[in-house]
Amino acid sequence: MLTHDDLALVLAIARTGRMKPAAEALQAHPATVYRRLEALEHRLGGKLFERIDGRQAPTGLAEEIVGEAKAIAERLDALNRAVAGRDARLTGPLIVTTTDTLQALVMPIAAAFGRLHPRLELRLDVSSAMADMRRNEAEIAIRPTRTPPETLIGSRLGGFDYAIYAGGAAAGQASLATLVAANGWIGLSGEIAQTPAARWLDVHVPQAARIASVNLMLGAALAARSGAYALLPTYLGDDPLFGLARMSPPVPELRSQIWLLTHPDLRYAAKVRAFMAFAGKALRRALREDPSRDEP
Amino acid sequence: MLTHDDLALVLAIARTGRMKPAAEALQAHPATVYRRLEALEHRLGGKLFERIDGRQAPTGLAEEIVGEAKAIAERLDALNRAVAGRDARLTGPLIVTTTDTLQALVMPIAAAFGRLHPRLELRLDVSSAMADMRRNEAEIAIRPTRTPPETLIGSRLGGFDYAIYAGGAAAGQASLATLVAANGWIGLSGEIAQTPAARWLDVHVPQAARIASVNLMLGAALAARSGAYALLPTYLGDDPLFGLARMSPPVPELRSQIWLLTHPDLRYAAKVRAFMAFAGKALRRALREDPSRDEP
DNA sequence: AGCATGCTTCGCATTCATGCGAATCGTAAT
DNA sequence: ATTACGATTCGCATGAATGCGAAGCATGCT
Repeated sequence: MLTHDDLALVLAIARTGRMKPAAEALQAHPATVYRRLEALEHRLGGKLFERIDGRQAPTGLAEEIVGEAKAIAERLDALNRAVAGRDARLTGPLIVTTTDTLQALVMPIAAAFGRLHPRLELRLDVSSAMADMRRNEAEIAIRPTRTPPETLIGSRLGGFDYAIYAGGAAAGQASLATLVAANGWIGLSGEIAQTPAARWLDVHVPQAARIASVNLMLGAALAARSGAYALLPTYLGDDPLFGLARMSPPVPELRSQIWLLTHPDLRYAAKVRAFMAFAGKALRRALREDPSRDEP
Repeated sequence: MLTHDDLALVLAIARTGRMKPAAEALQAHPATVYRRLEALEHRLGGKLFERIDGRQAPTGLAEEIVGEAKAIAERLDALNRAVAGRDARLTGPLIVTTTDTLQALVMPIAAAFGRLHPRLELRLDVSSAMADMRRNEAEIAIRPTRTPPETLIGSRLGGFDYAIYAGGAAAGQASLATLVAANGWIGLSGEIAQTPAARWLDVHVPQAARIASVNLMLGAALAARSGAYALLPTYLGDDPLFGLARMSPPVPELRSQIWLLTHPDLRYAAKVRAFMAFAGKALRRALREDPSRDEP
């Protein structure tokens, strides 16, 4: 009755709650998803989802299926990693996920690596939220974080701080109190609203002092160019590209690390090994040469 | 890399060991199986099966996949039963498995049931080996056995014995020794070679006394018509259709039962409930009316 | 009320995987 | 050797599922 790919269908709809994103997850056209769901519901003799204010809400029957489908999908993902972990080829896709802020740093290194291995389809996935590596959405992550998830392994590339920056006419350092009193801050919203940096802002800079919020750190740096204050990672704020000036010393409690990470299952995959070695070395050097870096 | 239906592909080949049967299990053309396997091996970058004296032997990589695929298939089968168990419809396929010997008994009852529920696609699967009900190859089994598997539930329809029969000129009872001395026995081979009845023959009737072996009990009954001796279930041997005569009293140690069985998960499925109730009642009556039956 | 946005359905053209049968190959048996 | 049988590969035609875009619906917003 239920085949293997029916599970994928139900799971995609349940996970996204809407048909269009489910179609994207399945790499199919929305119309196809509608038709497949209709056919499946007809075969099972009952509805699987009901439309409740714009979302596809699973019925009892669907919930039962989704529960199993999740467990099965996890096993399949793990199997896929095990298989990929044995892959000795340097061909095919390799997905590296990183943040917008590290893009500038990573891009040239990735490009050099790509030139070295032309049969590799290197894909850079820039997103604020960490791609779900248990679901094999990426093989490698380059992330600023204090504590990487224990499910991943890798190495620290270097440390960095957060400091307050401003561009345009502003220059020189001042006390935090003075800076905060000055209206004209950039806040953080969206997916980066839950980061330690955003929480620090919540504590120290009142809402009233903010002129705008951005959902990308890079946006905060760009916004700072017009004179506003922004809390930025030093590797970003010190980038000459933006022409910003540090208005404060580093905030000690926000000190963090940049990590190069992968899933343990993928450790011995040729692609992953090659990239980790190459990018690890190059990024470490780049971060050491970076004047903003102040590790011993 | 590996999708859900790749699992089904690899599993089917591993289970059957040959491509043609695997294709049948997948309900596809052999050429399709070859092509799909080739495509998958290319994607994974390694061979999955090697041809060793006519069988497809899994490589290390394939073994890893097969292990997981089996576990996943079990979960999928269980889920399918759970879903089928909720099905309140009296439509679609209902597969009943039984032995060749019970065919004559079951067929008219199944036909009556089918007439009652014309939207049901009743399928009778006659085979000596019990269909694997954990793999959902059948919903209902009607089987002669002393001890049904504990994984199944159901009810006893009645008891029966085995006795020695002969047709044609032969008639009247004689001592076992006399019967055995008479050359001209029918042996049991193939899938029914491991039944208690076959083992009894092995002990009591020497190979030299056998003129033929059959792989269906029904074949033994038919063969007996030409004067040979055959050990048959009483409900079969006493059937006037064959015109056989009992040559011995029942063999006590071969006394057995006829069971009507299903998987616990399917207990509440409308189709299963309906059939179990209908066929249970009808078969019980048929077996009670059967003159060969000698229960209190 | 009117507009706009996103969801859903439908008809039609296309395409990719499949089925089919023939040809080829390998293996085992006589 | 010869034959026969099954496994495997190939080319071609078919068709079922898909993609696409338009049309038809809801729903919320101004």
